[in-house]
Amino acid sequence: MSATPRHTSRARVEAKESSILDAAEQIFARAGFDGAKISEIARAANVAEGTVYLYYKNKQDLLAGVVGRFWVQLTQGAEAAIDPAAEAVSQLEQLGRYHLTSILQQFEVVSLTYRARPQQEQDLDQVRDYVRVFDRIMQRGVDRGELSKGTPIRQLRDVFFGTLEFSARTLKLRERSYDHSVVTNLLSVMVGSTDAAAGRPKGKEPSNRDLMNTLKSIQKQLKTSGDS
Amino acid sequence: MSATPRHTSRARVEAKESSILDAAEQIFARAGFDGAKISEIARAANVAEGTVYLYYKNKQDLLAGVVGRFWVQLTQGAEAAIDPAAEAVSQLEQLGRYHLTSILQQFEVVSLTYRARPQQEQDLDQVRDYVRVFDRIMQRGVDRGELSKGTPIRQLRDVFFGTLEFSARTLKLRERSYDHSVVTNLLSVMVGSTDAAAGRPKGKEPSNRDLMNTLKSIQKQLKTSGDS
DNA sequence: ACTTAAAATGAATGCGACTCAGTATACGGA
DNA sequence: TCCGTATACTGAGTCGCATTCATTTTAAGT
Repeated sequence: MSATPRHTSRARVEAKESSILDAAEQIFARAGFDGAKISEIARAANVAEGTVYLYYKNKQDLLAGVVGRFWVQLTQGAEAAIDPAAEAVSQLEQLGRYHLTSILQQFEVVSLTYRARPQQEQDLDQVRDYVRVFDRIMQRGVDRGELSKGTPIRQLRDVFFGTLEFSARTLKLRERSYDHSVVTNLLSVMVGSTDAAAGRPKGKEPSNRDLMNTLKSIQKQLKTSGDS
Repeated sequence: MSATPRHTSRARVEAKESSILDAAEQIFARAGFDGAKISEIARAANVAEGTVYLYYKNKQDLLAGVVGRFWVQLTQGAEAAIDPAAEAVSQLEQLGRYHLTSILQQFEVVSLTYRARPQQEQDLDQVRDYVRVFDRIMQRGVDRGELSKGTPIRQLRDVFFGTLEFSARTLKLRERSYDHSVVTNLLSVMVGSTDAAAGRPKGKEPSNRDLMNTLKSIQKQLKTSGDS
């Protein structure tokens, strides 16, 4: 990771470190991992080439720094974007919106995440922290009784982030921008599934069935807005 | 792409080409893109270093060859794994099973797909072809009346592959192997729950409150839809 | 067998990540 | 303020590996 200078003021060192990260982020995003030259990054950061290596072991490590910082910021942003007073489903929607917007806007940096994960190595810690935002929302929803006890949080998490990531790729591919229907649709699928995978033992209430029908018809409406 | 030899028999050329691909696949999978040396690949293929460049423009292009072939084979395998007589939902389950098993088994090659997609370049054609297998299943389901007319196929596709991909990553991360419940769960989410087409472990019913919350939030969405 | 165009070869080239011997800077003590 | 020294910084040089290309080998057509 980074060196640990002792005689210089921490602020100064951190300023330099983040100036290197800034330059690296910009150039990685523009040129991709292979296309980015350390010399170029050093120049953009007003630093000699060798200096980069005082802060980062190698190019991979530098990339990990950029990507890690991105996900930390994303986590902070997500937490800020969520209304703590809102219901779980509503919070989910806020998170979904925020997530999709962000990864579309910073698509290049997000893509670099894969490059920062060489081989079967462990996932970046920062990504795991980010994903936990979802878990907390769901857990609180369960604790408050808004979601049923048996909600399979981890599996829904895969549905949530998996779908959003794949949708983002699809949108980029077709050169589309943020489309809120993606989030709404995902939510309706997911919450519609609390019925599927969680809930109670037996005894179907008729009103329950009514609600399901209504839900489905609404879901049907939603699809009109998002297809090509 | 590859050169177009005219004087040699096609079979011979293809044999050499696929021997290069075999070697490349093996070494890329073991060492990763950066770790793989062309010299190593050439040696494993019983070919001189320069020969590789007669068939592939550069290392990236070679990788694209490996990855492209993989997805073509995956498409063939998927088509073989699906019972043409079965119902759509059942076919979906077969595809999901096949997909998850395959990408877990060949996780390294799948990961290389990201490397073969440098920057914002277009997706690999072979991947798009593969994804169409899903579309065909769904379309047939709609045509046969097994699925409702308005089924949002493309969006469900994102849910399907997105979730499976993310789940595969999660499974790898926790060093788990194939888990059929991932597929059944996904299916139940997608089909909208209620009818347990696939026997899921814990079949349960949604609570009124859950559904009410969903409805409320979704209806709210419908009213405000139109922003970006 | 000979001719010749295609295929294959591997030594040579070039680029860019990474190193390290040397220089500059900042801090603490006098 | 000045010195000694620990730390930070520098950039020319090293080295590995992708890519090239002059040369050799192969094989199809005659």
